[in-house]
Amino acid sequence: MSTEKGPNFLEEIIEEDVKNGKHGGRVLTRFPPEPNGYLHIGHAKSICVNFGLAQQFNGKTNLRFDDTNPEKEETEYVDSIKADVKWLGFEWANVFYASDYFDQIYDFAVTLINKGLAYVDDSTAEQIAALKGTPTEAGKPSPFRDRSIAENLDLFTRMKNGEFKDGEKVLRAKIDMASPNMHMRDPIIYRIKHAHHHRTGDKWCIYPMYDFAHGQSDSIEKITHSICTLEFEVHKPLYEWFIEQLEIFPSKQYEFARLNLTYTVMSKRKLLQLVNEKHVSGWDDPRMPTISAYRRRGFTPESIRNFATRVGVARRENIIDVGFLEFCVREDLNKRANRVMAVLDPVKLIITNYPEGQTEILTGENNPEAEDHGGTRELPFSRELWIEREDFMENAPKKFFRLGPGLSVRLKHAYIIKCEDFKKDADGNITEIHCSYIPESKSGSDTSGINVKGTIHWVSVPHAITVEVRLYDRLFKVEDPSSEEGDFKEYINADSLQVINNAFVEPSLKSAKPGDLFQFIRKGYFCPDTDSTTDHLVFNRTVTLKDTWAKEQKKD
RNA sequence: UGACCGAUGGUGUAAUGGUAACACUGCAGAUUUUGGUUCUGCCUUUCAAGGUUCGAAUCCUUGUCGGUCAACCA
Repeated sequence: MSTEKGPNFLEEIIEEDVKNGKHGGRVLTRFPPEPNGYLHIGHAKSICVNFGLAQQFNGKTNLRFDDTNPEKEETEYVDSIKADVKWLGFEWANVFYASDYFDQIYDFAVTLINKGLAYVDDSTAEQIAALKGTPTEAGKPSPFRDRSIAENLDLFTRMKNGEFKDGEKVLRAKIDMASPNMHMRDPIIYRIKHAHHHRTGDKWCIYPMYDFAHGQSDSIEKITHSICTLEFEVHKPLYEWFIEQLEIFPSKQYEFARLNLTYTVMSKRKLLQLVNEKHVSGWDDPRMPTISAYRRRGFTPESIRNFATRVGVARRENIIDVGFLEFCVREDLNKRANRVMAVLDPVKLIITNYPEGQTEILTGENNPEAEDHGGTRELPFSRELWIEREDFMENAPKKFFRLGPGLSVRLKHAYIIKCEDFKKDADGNITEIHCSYIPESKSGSDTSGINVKGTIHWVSVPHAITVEVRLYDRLFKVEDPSSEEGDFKEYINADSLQVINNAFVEPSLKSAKPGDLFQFIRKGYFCPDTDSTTDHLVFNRTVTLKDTWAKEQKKD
């Protein structure tokens, strides 16, 4: 049986359209973010869907900024969105802005008025809401619904000319106040906003609503497949109504279920709250589900693209286990991250039979998983080493393959050692571990004939570099914070960030810089943070290694 | 007490009227100078009831459950 998955429903639709020669077989999609925040992993999926589908069918994709609400939008966001899309590895055919089309959209509105299909309403927001009815109750017509075309034309022109204050008038499409679809009950299509727009400046004081800008922009660009998330499904009849009445290019809208991830929140509003209320350090705090945060945390674009592809596209609600994202990043990093040694919780180990003051240079393979094993690096070794505190137990259980009185382990890339003694302070904390080493057991030229179960990592005390390490855990304590009782912020995980100020890493890391990817052997994948300076390196833990030992211990 | 959409293992996604499969997770084992990786095996699935059919996850009916919709947001 084939391991290939069948096509998803969007691929089926497009394949059918191409086969039937619709639009001459042309495929043009678009990714249409509003520049009012940073992109998150849900957008990454949407980007992969839109750009990916176009690539599959020899089509193209536009990046279009849906900038019809000047009060919320900023150039800063435009720049970050472009950077994120590029980082993910996609190239847009064109960058457009809904604001590029304000003149055309204005003309569309005039066309509608001339056809008797739009009117200026002087009602307040409250009055309009009151007459709108409810999902189970029909709405009632506005007293301004039957204004003459001439009057509407005059009023709309004056709206445009700035003769009215914000909220004083709106332009509404004249459709059906009794429609079971609330969006068809004479939707507002233009509102007055005397606001500065990040691109059009003060040229306009009226701005089209989403429903009168998005589909129109699609149509102007001759988008063939306008793909969005499920919550826009109820807008579709309106989308089509405008295209029909305006007799413009028939773009078609298709919807898929948005991505949800466990242990995080995905709405821009909630993410903004986390930033504003300082629960995180910013949009790119490595605990955030934003693309910029994942980048900073050491995720690769390949792993995110792979993730987006593998979760699939469908129309049912879903919540993906964040463990699956972690699997995707580990899978990629396993092949490309160089292995290095870092001790995060150090305790001193002294090799009693190793000459004082002696240093020897050992060779370490960089990545056993890479094609050429990633080359090698030099590792200084000496009498005093830092090892992980958890790699020693005074009373070791039988399956503990590490150090303890009388136990032997191999020091990675170095020698086999045997624990002879240890020292404790008054509180019972281990302060020093004394071992002897076996000179014939040197890695690569071992003639000792001794086999040990465990291998541990280490850093030579005189050669160690002191660094800061930031360990991240899930931002929330519950799988789906949004579906819990009360405020989602009550479920924030207080221990989502653990900072280690005095970790030791091997000297080869001296010139590490943001963008480099490492595996700290036995500890996880790490990358230099953008806060790093030449004197002070800061590492982010991208993701832990799979840890079956920790799991085993939890069981007991 | 509306309209629309959806329902396949723990989580996702396939199977397009013809043997319910793939990945992740979980469990067991092998390999391993990372308790990593790799490899092997195992567990677990069609919301319910009717109907159509030689045959239904798929089509029809009804029900149940879930989602979306009442911003001058997108």
